[in-house]
Amino acid sequence: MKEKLVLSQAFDPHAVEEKWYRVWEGKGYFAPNSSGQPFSIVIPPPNVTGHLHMGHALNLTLQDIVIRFRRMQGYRALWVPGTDHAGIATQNVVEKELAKGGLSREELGREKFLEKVWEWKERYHRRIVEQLKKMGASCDWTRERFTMDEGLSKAVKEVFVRLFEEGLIYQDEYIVNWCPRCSTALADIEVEYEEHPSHLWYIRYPLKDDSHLFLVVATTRPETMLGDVALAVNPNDERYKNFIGRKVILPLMGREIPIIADEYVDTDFGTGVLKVTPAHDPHDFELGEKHGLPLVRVIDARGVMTEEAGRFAGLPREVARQKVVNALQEKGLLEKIEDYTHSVGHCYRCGTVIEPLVSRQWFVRMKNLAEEAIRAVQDGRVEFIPERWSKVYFEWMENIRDWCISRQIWWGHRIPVFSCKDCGYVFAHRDNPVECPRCGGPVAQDEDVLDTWFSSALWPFSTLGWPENTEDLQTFYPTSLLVTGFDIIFFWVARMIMMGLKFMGDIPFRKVYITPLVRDEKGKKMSKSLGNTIDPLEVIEKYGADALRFALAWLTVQGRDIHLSLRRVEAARNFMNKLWNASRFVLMNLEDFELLPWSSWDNLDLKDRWILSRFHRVVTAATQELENLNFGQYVQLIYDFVWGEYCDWYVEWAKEDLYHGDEGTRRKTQNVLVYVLNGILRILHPVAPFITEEIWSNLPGNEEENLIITPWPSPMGESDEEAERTVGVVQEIVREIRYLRAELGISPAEKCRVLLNFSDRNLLDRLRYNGRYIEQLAKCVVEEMGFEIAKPRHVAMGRVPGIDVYLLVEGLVDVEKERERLGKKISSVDAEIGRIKSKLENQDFLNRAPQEIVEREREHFRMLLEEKKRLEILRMGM
RNA sequence: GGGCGAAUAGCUCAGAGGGAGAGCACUUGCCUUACAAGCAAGGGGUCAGAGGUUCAAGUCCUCUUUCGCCCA
Repeated sequence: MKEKLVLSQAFDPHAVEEKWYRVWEGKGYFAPNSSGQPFSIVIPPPNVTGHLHMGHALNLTLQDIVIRFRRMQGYRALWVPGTDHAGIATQNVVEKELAKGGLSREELGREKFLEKVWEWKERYHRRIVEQLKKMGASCDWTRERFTMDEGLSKAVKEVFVRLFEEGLIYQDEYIVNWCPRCSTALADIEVEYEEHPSHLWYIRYPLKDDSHLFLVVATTRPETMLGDVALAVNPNDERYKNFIGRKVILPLMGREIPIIADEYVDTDFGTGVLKVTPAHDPHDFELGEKHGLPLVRVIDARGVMTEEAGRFAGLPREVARQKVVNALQEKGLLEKIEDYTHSVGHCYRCGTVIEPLVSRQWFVRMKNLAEEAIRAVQDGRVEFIPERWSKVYFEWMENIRDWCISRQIWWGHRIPVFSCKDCGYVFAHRDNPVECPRCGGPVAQDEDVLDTWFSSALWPFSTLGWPENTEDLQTFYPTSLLVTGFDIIFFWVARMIMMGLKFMGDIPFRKVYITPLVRDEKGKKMSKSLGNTIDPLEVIEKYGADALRFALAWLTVQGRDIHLSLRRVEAARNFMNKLWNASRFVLMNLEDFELLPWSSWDNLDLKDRWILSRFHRVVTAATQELENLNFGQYVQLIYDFVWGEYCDWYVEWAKEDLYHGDEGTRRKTQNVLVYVLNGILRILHPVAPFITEEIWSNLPGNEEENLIITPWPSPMGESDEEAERTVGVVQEIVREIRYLRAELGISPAEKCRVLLNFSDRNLLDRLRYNGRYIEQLAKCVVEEMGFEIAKPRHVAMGRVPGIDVYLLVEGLVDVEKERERLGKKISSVDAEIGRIKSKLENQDFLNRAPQEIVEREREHFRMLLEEKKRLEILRMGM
């Protein structure tokens, strides 16, 4: 027979990826076309100026698997894409770029600067979208959104104004986390803490009424002592009881400050005396409010000492620290310095050390919003997967603090609050009012912009058209699933739930799948500074998008971080190649193919019934795993089936029919091959869309259609346990013969001769006419299969349960080696017998274990005894 | 200080009450007309330690050790 090369010998991902993405998008397959139940996902919007990293790759893969699965199942599946303006991050990037030309944003001015940022946004937006498409993400691009586009801006204003008018947004002078580099306030969760080796400085504060007496305070931030307004001790601390109410002289400044008492003070920390600096420490700020203490600001917004710092004014905070320490030392007021490691807050965007500063900011009252959102998770309306993340959510929500939403930057949604220059009236407004609604005077808008996460919080409904009551909103809200990382449960997930409940009156999504973190193969977090990042685009370049997706999904098991290595991607790539070649084999043998309807498949033989039965089981299991979002198990199932069953056994067996079978047999086997391959492609499509679509397009009958919209298979036949059991025995025999051949060093090219001696008549009946399956895969001729047949003289002997395997050998048998091999088998059977025997002798086991377990063990025991007896006879007969 | 997670083959990881598994790596033999990115065979484990529950424990409970993460 002449073979026709339809596909190239090795799978080349680049040849097909771009092609098929264009076809899918061009034909509008990503839009929710079906009339089935809605199923929707909104993408966690990547930063518009960001680039694709492994976290995105994983996240996109999982979402795409689910959306493609649901689409094939007939759901009206919608995946809404979009990007985030990422206020501080984007502004920082553009500022850095300007700095290269020696320009600052202030020099450029707000308007010009924003023009520049929009230019950047346009350029990088294209890049990130390209990258999402490279992953194969089947998002509906006709619905793409951006957090600062017109519609979403409208939604932001609407939400702000409503919250403002309800009194849920307020402005206050408060201590906030300030990034001196970004020169903006940050929310509490935007600060990242890191352990830093530093010191504890012990400073003496002389008493006013007895300058020979000191109170000693241990501090990690000596420079802030310039702004101290009190010392505090615990009222229960016997050491300091007598000092409460007295005064000390603040060193270097000469100010008198009181000694106050508060239970907050930790008697075990340092000396048990706390210096109180309300302007520069959040806890001190609260203490100050409680005790009516003044604010003395000694550090400004740039991190430079203020006039209040006296002779230290104008020094950067780091320099001031050293100078203050030196000055204290000179005056003999520095008692000692100890090494001390403590955690220091850093800006999550630029890494600069955070300076707690008092300033006027906008806040959202969170308590009531949070209560409703807590209930939504408690009563299961929103489900976290894995479940334990709901604990993290509750923990934070139950201790929630008001959300600082104003940022002193330019890139973002400008706060829609206006104040009248004449009468001072402050109001929120949806448009751009020119005059004061009270007095008609000129108005000015607040200079600040909103926290980026304020707009992200509205994402699930703003992207669907809110505040308009659009068809999309009605159809697809609440969304079905959110797939995101645990690091933004607070930033994003919690806030979406609160805002969704508040403004839609319903949860934003039913399930939240928390993805694992992608680490390197040693378990280290991937980071640029460690240089251990793996760039998904490079991986795609080298191995293909399908391989990357497959590897990521393969490793995704609930509740564990992913350790990604290129070895795993390589294994995935190899699997793609395996599938490719199996398909090639099938296609090469379809020259005279004719599709037969199911009903006419009346001449199925053992191997056909087996593979169909196995396939239907796999479909059922794979469907189940996908429903439960068990991505790793789903992938593993298909991997094992395709490689370990379809390729290793069925395709090999099919060759005989294809090469030597009569027309009917050949046609029947072609049909089974195609049917199962077809099904494999369907259940594999969600994780490996490109290669499956490519192969699919080459299968007969699929010229017009595309796999992406082909229905998900449902098991058509019953499982055939008889066929599965029989093939199981055949496989055992084949493995035993292969083992003997390898042990005896018989060349793979050489056909050997085999006799099978059954000690079980039923087994013999089942296998009697199925010798060819053994012959084909064990490269042998089965000369006889019988019950209690006589053992010829020159044979190597093997045994599988119920069957002696005699392998005829040329010349003499190495008796010693044979005995040794059989001895090995006997001792392993013996060990097993011992284990089961002790079980069966245990009265408690017999009485308490379920009957079927006991019966199974008994049966197993009988079988093992028989095997042992048989093996010993064989050994003695040598 | 509080909480969460992990510990199974040399490496990366599945398995969640009844016969220790996969991929990679390793050893041996094969370019067998789909595939050397492959085929066949093999070696390799006190399932971190201790105690408990159970007829039965990688699997459930407690404690210990080590590692990682989150919060204060």
